[in-house]
This record gives sequence, C-alpha cells and structure tokens, in this order.
Amino acid sequence: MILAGEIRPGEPVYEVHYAKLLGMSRTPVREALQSLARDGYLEELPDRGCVVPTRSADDIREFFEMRQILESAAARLAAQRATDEEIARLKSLCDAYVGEGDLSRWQEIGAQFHAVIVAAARNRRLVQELASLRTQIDLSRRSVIHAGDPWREAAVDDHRAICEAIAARDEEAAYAAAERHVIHSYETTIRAWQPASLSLRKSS
Amino acid sequence: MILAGEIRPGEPVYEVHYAKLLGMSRTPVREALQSLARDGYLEELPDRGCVVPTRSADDIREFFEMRQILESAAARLAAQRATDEEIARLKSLCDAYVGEGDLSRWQEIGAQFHAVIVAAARNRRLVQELASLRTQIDLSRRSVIHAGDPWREAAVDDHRAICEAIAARDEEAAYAAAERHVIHSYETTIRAWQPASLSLRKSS
DNA sequence: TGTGTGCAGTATGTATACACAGAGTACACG
DNA sequence: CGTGTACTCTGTGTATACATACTGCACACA
Repeated sequence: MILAGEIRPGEPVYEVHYAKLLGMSRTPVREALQSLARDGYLEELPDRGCVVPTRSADDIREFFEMRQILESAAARLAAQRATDEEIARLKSLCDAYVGEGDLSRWQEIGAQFHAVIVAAARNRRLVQELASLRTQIDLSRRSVIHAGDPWREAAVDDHRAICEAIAARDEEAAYAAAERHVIHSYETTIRAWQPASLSLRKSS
Repeated sequence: MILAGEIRPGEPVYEVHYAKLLGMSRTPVREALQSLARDGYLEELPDRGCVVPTRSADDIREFFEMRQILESAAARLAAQRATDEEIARLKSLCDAYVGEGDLSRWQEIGAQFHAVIVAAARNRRLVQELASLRTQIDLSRRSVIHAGDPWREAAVDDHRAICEAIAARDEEAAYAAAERHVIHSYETTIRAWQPASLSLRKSS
C-alpha cells in the first residue's frame, strides 16, 4: 500500500486501523509494521507508532551514493564472474531496448538487465542490499511529483556500455560505466525534484 | 547472548524458553527474535522457530567482499569530505597505536579509527550497513576457533596508509589502501579458519 | 519387511484483554 | 490574561489463551 501510494508520506499508520482494514488482529499487523520499519518503509516513533517517512534531498543523495557504490561494484564483479550465458542474456536485453516503445515493458527490461548483473556478481548480500535500495529509490521518486519518463535518456547507451565492458571482461570499464549510469539516473531524478542539488562523485 | 557466545551456532532458540529465562512474555521475545533474524543473527524457519546460523566459507567471502566494497568507498568519500578536525583525529589515533601493547585497547583504537572514517563519508546508510557487517564478521570469527590475535600484523601500516591518503585528499589512494586493508583482514581470518579459501579481488 | 496412516506432543501463529505512556484540553489559580 | 496542572482519550507495549502446523513414533496393512 505504501508502494502503491495509498499511504502518503507523513501519514501516521495505526495498528488497529490496518488490523480492522485487513481483517486480522493487531499482532501480525504489528510484526509487519516492524518489518517495514526495519527496511526503511516506515519510521517508528517511541510509543507513538509509525509514519511513512518523507525523504529529504540529503536522503536521496545518500541513496544514490549507496547505489553508485554497490552497482559499480556489482558490475566489476560481474565482469569477473559472469558466465557466457549471462553475457549473452545481457546482450539480448540490450538489443530488446531498441524496438521497444512501451514504457512499462521498457522498465521491465531495465530491471532484468540489472538483475542479471547483480546475480552475476555472486554475492547474496549484495543482491539483497541493492534490491532494498532500488525499492527505496522508487518510493522516494513516487513521493515526489515528476513529469514524463525520468529514465530513458542516456540509459540505453549506459546499459550498452556496461554490457560491452562485462563482455570484454574489463572490470574497471564496467565499474566506471555503472558509476556513470547511476550518476545519470541521479541527475534526472534530482532535476525533476528540485533545482538546487548536491552532486555525486564523478567517475574519474 | 549470541554475540557473547552463550548461544552457539546451530542451536535452536525457543521463544518460551527465553521468555521464562528473561522473565517476560513471548511477545517481546518474539519481536526481538524477528529483529535479530532481520539483521542476520538468527535464521527463521517457517513454523519451526529460529536457529543461530552457521557460516560457510562462502558466507565469509561474501561478508568480506561487501566490507571491501563499502570500506573502500567510505575511505574515498572521507578523503573528499573529512574536516581538518577529523583528519587530525585520525592522525592521533594512528600515533596511539605505537605505544600500545594491550590487545583490547588496541582493538578499541582500531574501531575508533574506522568509525571516524565512516562518519567522515557523510552517509548514514553507509554507517549503518558497515556496522551491521562488522558485527556479522565478528560473530563469524567467534563461531570459529582461532588462535592468537588475528589482526595486528600489517594493520598498523594499512591504517597509516589510509590516514595519509585521506590527509592528502587523494581519493583513489584512500580507496586502494582501504581495499588492501580489508584483503589483509580477510586473509588472516580465512587462514585461521581453513586452509583452502577463495580470494577477494586484488586491488589493481 | 517396508510403507502409509493416525495420533500425540511441542512450538509457533494469531487473537484478545489489560496496562501504560504521551498529547491535547479544560479548568483553576496567580 | 497567562500559566500550570490534572484529566481524558488514544494508541502502543505486554501478557495470556487458543488455534494451527510440523515432527516423531507407533501400529496396521500389503
């Protein structure tokens, strides 16, 4: 419901309310809320329950900084460890972009592209952390009014560069390409949000 | 109790048992267990409760890989953002090593050293993630018999190198030095555990 | 002898009742 | 008219009772 935007940032989340709404008792609702709070979808106030957190510009910066760190590391490890099948799959996903006009299908391809890379890094904790981060970022994006499609700009070129670097087993190139990709994503996001913004570290 | 080694890996953790032991009802115990499970200190089995997880060599590799990724990123950001006060504090901590013979005091200095760097990176999520990782690694170390002090070898030199790179505002040097430091830590840990081991990515 | 079914026993999942803490408000007093 | 205090109301923190699922064993049957 938070992800679907049915509960808006700043809004309090009462246990009894959602227990009634969902037809269950407070206990499982309570546990779910704690779980959500641990993952950052809710903020717990002592003795005063939960609220959906509102993200500051600094929060967004930190999220993208983490994403930059982890995605670039994933790309580097993928360049080292990806199987030939995984590389072939990355290439075919890159090619799938060109003829695609539908936005949701487009995002689906992008998600699969990233999933293959992270999986190729062979690190479960990294997979988990990036998934969490990705959801957080999507959530932050949603809590903000932005017009049009925020991606799509240089993303295809970025993806192709990452793909080629991994295929060439060039760890540093894959690292740098992934870094650039996250920077682009950050810039489009923050531009759609507010003019003044902090910048991430540029790739050298 | 898990950290203190009072509950050993593989051992089941029953709600009622610890409720009685701690003089509370099942509810808060249950919530605590879920909290611990979310942080990786316990493994939850469906309808069968919790056990303290046993770590495989692959788990250790993944932990250190993550630590390498995050610590090096933290060092790079610290080189960019640390205040002069923080740099001075790093230097004094480095100097504090030399005259120190006591192991626990020595570890305390090391922990402070890392804390200053991570704080200087100005990213709360990074702080949190590294703290969690660090505890996990300590826990994994403890679940294993190892003789003597596993650190101390090249750690002082490593710390000094990191400190100098940050003081010089050299981001890439700080990054590489932190990477090397984690590799050393991994190697001593895995050597104390079992001879055959996977290796982390070497710093280029 | 092997396999499948049924029956406890135990521990978790859920519901509910009660206790407590915090916020807001009304009222009394200076 | 301002300030402090007590009261109430709301919602969370905790305890306990009941329901359910899984495991192991025993027993019957092929």
